[in-house]
Amino acid sequence: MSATYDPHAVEKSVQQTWEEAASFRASESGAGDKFYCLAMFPYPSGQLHMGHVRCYTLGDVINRYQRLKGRNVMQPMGWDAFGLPAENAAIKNGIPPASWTRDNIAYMRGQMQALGFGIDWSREFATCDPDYYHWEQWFFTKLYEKGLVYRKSSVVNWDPVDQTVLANEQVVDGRGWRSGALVERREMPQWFLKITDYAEELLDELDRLEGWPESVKSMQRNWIGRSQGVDIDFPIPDTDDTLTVYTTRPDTLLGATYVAVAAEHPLARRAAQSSPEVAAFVDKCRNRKTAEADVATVEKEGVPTGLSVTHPLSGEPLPVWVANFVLMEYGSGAVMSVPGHDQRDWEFARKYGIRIVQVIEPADAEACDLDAEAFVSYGRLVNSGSYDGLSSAEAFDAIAAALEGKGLGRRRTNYRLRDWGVSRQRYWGCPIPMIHCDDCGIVPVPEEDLPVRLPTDVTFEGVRSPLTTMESFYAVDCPGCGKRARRETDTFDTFMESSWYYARFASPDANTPMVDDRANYWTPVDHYVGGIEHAILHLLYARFFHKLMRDQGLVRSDEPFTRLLMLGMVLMDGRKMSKSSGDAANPQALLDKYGADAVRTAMMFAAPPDQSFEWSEAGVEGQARFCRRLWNLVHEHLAGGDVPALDPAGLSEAGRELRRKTHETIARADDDYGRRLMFNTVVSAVHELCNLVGRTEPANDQDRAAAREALRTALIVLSPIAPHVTQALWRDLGEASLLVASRWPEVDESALVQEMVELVVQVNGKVRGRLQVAHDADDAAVREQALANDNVVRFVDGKTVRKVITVPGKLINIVVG
RNA sequence: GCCCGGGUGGCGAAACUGGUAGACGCGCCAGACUCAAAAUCUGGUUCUGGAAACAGAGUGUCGGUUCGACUCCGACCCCGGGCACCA
Repeated sequence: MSATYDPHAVEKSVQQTWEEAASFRASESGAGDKFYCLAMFPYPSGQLHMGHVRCYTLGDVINRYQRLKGRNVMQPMGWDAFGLPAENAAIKNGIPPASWTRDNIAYMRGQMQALGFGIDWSREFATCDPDYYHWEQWFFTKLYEKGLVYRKSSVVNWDPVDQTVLANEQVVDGRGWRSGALVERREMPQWFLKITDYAEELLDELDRLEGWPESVKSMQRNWIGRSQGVDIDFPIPDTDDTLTVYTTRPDTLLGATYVAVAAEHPLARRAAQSSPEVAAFVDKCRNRKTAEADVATVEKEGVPTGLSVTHPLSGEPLPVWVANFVLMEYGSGAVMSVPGHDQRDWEFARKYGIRIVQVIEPADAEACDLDAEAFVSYGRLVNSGSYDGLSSAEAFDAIAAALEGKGLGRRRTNYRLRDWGVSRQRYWGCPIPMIHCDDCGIVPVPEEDLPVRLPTDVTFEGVRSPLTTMESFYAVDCPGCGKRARRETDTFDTFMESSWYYARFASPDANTPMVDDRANYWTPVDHYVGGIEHAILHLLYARFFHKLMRDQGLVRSDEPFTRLLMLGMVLMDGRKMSKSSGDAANPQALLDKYGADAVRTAMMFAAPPDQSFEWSEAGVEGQARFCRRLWNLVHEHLAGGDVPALDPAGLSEAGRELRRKTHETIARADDDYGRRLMFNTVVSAVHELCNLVGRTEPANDQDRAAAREALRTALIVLSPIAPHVTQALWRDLGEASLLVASRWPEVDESALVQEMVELVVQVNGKVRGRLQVAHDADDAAVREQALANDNVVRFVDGKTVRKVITVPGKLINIVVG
């Protein structure tokens, strides 16, 4: 290898070496415990952005570290290829989504290869491959047979001009992004998966996911949202019907002064027929996004319907309001309102002059002023007849029992989690394998007719899915009766594809349904790496799918991801990096200028993985400089000739110091890679080690042997992060084996022993001096030495020593007063 | 609005279990090399005062616990992620 460092030549040659040695081809028969290392596959948006570079470098660092630790590692890569952007590109530029996607994949694959990721490319697939979505369709029909799939009406954003359904993202300020038309809420029949059947298991198993960050588990817990409450029936006068609401606070039932229903609720519709005001309000509610954030931040408004219901305990009539903060898709679409003890109800009641009744008083000294705000804590019941004096908890049971006795209530465990709507009125997705027959109703596509292939020779006329007008696609014979029937033209939510791809990587060519037994060797994924933005939806759906596959007998484990690393966002100009970020976000220019090792090292060095940070190019120059320095350091060392076998007894003091640093670095980096997942400090540690090698002038041949050991260590330790330059220098040091096939070095504990340690002396918690003491010096001697220190004397003199606190090996704090 | 994070020099950060705040790097300043520049090397670099020794202040804000707080507790401010059709 040449004397000057040429990153591009080095990287090309080393990548070829890996290719020839098939270094990253994974096999079930490999030596060592299996380790499935997976980074969330990308959407093929066109080119990699810095967020991708971060994610896949982190994944590759884990991959290469685990190899050094002797694991049989599999790191695959694929493409989450269905989705909106391809369709938008097609509409905008007339390029068919399939070819646009294929081109993007080819380009991005090349970029990943240039970055030197140790991926087993033989397992690659894209979710738009019929070989992949075939099994998704097969699985859906199995779930249908099991009763886990159903059809129900649900609300979508409707663009009345383009006559199409919009994603939340495509609604800007209440208007369609393309047409500018005011978006309407519209109900449509859609396919749903019964994720709520698994709510309890999805929640309870979180407690066993020890390798997941607490924050993510907490987000999932809150999302699933288990609560204990009561369904309460409010009889509707002059009918046999009741209006059912769910509440977690039945103790406040006697404080209910009205009930509120959603604009889509049957009672609201009934009222709208006779009241123009109600009709106008219901109509106004149609121009609202479906996103919860919009609903939660909207100004709370409502109108009385003129209807009333009967309070189930007091028998008094309660007015029914239509309110914009009640959602039809949550529970029954109706809530009871207790303005005295719920802040939202309090504000609504204040605004519209509705009665506010106190039924809970504080059980302790807590402040309670219903003229200022609602009292939302638990307490003791008042103004509640026979329930007065009970605690909230006692009243919960007593009132629930009373309602149950009257047949007007039932205790129920409720989940906030809603069933998963998987229908999308779009073209570029996996066709839903269902057929609508006038006579037979819903008929799943028979197994032998799968896959239902998505036609790729399509032209977009306007923005609607071409499938809806493509007779060759939708016109089919009913598999049941043979009569003409209509194929479903909706496609799946793309979260369907990303919910089981990790299992498919284990057996990418399986055509026994879905996956084969190799999935039981590789799954669960040992370490899953991806962006924090996926903390809830993707991970929850994938966990759900894993349990569905388990119950189908396809996998044996309960959870798909053993350990989880959630990456912070890479920001550009303070904003989330996206497909629309400009050139600054494009790693290609950096790659061309500095090479992969500098880009990878700079990315790892910039911040710990879980932290969001603003990307800037500045750090890359510095790490390119470091790669060069490392190169020169090794070559200067080699110019000194061969070194003898290391014998620690022959080291100078500086040599011993270097050797201590070497073994400290091994221990520290091992912990940082394996436990802490702090790769930025690994880079720092290698910098420090190399700085010391450069500063240490060898006094003898043994010192040179220590320098050799330090350099070998630096190369192994850095190799997961900067795999090319370290491999090239490894060979220059005369090592015949590849670094990727090497083993993590052992720490020599005897090298860590330090005879003298520095001790900090504090007076009243402030540093006033430093001592050099023997590492095994006893407390009394250290204390005496500390009190004799000149600067310490200045602060202690004339005062009484009240206390002396010693932290062995660290500090001594003298408390004076 | 709700749930989950974050806030430390000019900048990215480190300080892991309550024990030296600012490791490592970027930038900047000075010096060496050079006709010169780039590159490279050496030294300095939290702020204030001081030639220095050293002193005072300092981890978003305010308060608390402690011999000792970036770290624990309470209240608040600001920024980011998610909120079910972006992926």
